[in-house]
Order: sequence, then C-alpha cells, then structure tokens
Amino acid sequence: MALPGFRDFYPDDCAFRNAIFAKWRDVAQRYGFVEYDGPPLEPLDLFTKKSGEEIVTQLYYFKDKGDRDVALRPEMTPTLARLVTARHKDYKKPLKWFSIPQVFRYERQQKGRLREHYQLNCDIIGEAGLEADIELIALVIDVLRTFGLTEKDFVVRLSDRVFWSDFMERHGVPEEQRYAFIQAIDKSEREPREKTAEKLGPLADEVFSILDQGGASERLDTVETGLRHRGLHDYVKRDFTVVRGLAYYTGVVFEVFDRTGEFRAIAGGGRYDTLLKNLGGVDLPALGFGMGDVVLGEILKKQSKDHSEIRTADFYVAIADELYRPQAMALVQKLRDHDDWTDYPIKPMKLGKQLEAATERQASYICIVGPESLEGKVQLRMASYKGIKVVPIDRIFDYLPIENWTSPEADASTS
RNA sequence: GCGACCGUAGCUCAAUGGUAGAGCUCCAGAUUGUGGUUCUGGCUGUUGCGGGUUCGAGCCCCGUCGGUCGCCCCA
Repeated sequence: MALPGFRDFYPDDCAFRNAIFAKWRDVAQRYGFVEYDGPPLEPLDLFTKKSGEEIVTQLYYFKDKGDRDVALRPEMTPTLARLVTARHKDYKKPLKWFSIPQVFRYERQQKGRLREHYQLNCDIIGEAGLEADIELIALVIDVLRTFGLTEKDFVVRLSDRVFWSDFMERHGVPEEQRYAFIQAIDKSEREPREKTAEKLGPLADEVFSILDQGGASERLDTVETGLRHRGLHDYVKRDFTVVRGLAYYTGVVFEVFDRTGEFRAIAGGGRYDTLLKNLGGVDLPALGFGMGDVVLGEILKKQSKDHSEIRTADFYVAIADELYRPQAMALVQKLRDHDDWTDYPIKPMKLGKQLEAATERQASYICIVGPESLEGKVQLRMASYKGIKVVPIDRIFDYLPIENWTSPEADASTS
C-alpha cells in the first residue's frame, strides 16, 4: 500500500502518465523551450524564504543525517531561481526553460489534489515585454490542444495584477490592507456577495461592477490582440476575479479551467518580475505557469482521451520442442540485435500456450522453431493467420514486412 | 487541523446478529490439428486494525488507521 496521497503506477498507469509527459515535452520543445531539472530534496529555507514560515506545515520536511533541515520540493520556482541566478550569464535572454518535476505537499488529499504530482513548469526569464506573456499563454493553450481539448473544453481566464494595484492605489487602500483586499476578490466567486462586500467595505459596489462588466487594461488588450493574431483568441476570457492567491505576481496572471466547472484549475501562472531578486537572486523579469498531471489526467479520462500507446511485441519466438531451444535462442538474439521487440517462453510450455502468449502480447509476427531449424530455417507467420512461410533464418528480414508476400496462402504448404 | 460518508478475495460486489459467498482475474490440467474456444480443478480473507455489547458480531457501539468528498490552504 502506497503512503496516503501517493500513487503506484502499474503498467497501464505508467503508459498513461508517460503519454502525458511525451506531449508536454513535445509542445514545450515546439515552442523552443529547453528542459532542465533539479533535486527533489532541497534545503528547507529555500522554500521558507519565498513563502514564509507558515508554509512549513504543508511541506514534507525532516532533518537528514547531517542534521540539515531539508524538504521535498513543493514547487520548482525556487530551484529555477537558484539555477538561473548562478549561471544566467551563460545563456542569451530570454531563457525559455521547462521542467517536469514531481512536487510534494503535506496536506489532506482530495479530488485532484494528492500529496505528490508531476507538474509541467514553463518559464520565460529575462524578457519584460508583453510578447513573452503572449508566448507563454499561447503555449499553455497549445499544450491542451495537443491533448485534443478545444475551446469548448477549457478556457484561460486572464487578469491583470497591475489593474488591481492601480485600483487600490487610486482609492487609497492602505498598504497593509492590500493583501486582504486581493484575497477577498480571489474568494468572491465562492462566497456570497454580502460576505465579500463586508470585506471590501465602501469599494464593494465599484469592485462588483468591475467583476461583472470588466475593466480597462491596456496589458490585456495587447495580450488578447496577440493571441488573436495566432488564432487562439477563442481560448481566453478576461476575468478580473482571477488574481492568484500568491503575493508575488506582478502583471498578467491567468488560470485555466475546464468549461464544465467540474474540476479544479488545470493550470495557473503569470508574471513575477521581482521574485528572483526578492529571493536574493539576479534581477531579471520572469513569468511562468504550472500544470499538474492529476487534474489533466482526470479530464482526459473523463473524455476518454487516453493517449497512451503500449508498444506491442514485434516477434514472438515459439519453441515447438525443447530440443530446438538453442536454435530458438539464437534467433531471439538476432531479432533483438535488429532492434525488434522479441519475446519467447522463458520456461518449457506447450505450443498452444505459447501461441496464446504471443496473442496476448499482440506480436506482429510469430516464429515457430521446429525441426527445420536444424537446416537453418524457421516457420514465419503473421499473427493474424494471413500467411505462413518457412524461411532461412539468416535471411529472415528479407521476407518482411509480410504484406509483401504475393500469395501468402499459397505458401502455406511450403516446407 | 475540522466535518460527512465509506472500508468483505487481486478486482467488482453479495451475505435477517447464527458455518463468509458469487462473478471476473490469476495458476494448473484436459480438449481444440500449431492460437482468440469450451470444460475441470486450485489459490488468496485474521471481513482494515484494536477494544466493547452479546450465548454468538462482517452486521450494533467506541476508538484508530485508510479511502472518498467538502472546509482550511493553495506553490
């Protein structure tokens, strides 16, 4: 039994997961992002520095044998910040980097939320212009499109942190109340209006008007125009309730949701221009998003969009009689050297069982090694009964693919 | 950390408080000409765990540990 909130991956699960990873990599690379990675275990203070001491309650942390306080990474950004800070001079700007870390959090699990998951992280570092925001949002859209999801399935809700900080500035909201103000907006969707109104005070009416009817943001105008040029405009919707709980976002922010509202957020991200510097690192503008495998997987499963491909066997080498096992094993080795996936009975089995095993592995071809192997020949047949032929083992590949056989049935009697 | 519901074979599920079962899977054998059938047989349970009530608990009560879904939190 796996620990609470942790998953075992049986072959089918692993194939499903790997299919997600493959598509993540494929799209990120298509956008010119390069992959990096870091350690799953980090010094505890790498995370408390960014998020404060209270985060410790949600971390897997412990003392290692050297009495160091360490934690399983709950997110990738601090690690990314360290890597970039140390060697950013080695790379031309902007950096477009992605990673697929397994990240951990210590909390009660619930739907779409376990204690570990894999998270695609894509970040652009060293570019302050909005073209970077457009590029990043286009990427998150294309990742989901690659899984066969459309604008009918999901929506990217766009917002602008600067819009709200300008708003608070203009209305004289004191510095110490601003975080609570943002939090109230963040929760406004899930709470009754009266409760939110109470938190917002005299500004409530104006805020609700903005939430309902939208507001002016040149940034979002530019981003939306840029997405329109790419033909991706139908995937986004301006929504000022999206502010992202975190304090460090500084510009355009976004969250991706499925249209049914049945699931948690699929992805989220935004611009965090001051974060690297605040972590004690290099002063570079940056933005990024994260997308986990759990919610995405739930949605794909619900839509029966299983992209996993379990590779099936190329050859199954059956042994008609144990007498011929040496010849069979020579053939197995030859096929494997030829880069074909080849399986065979690892212990003596009746021929019927062997053919059954070949069927189960969905082998494309079956070789039956029998008496003719003493003359260097083997029965070669297609798994689907379409043909059978006795061929010289040293020229076996000349007879493939089997579809080239002119009259396979006619050859069936050849021996 | 809080609340609600749920824990029976590997899986899906039965079993008035009265001897724990079925189907599927898996394994073995038979048969099918060298395949997808069909038979036959077999395996696995301290009914999550620990207490309590009772002549007797899978069933009722308490606790605990898991699971699911919410709350809190959200990287």
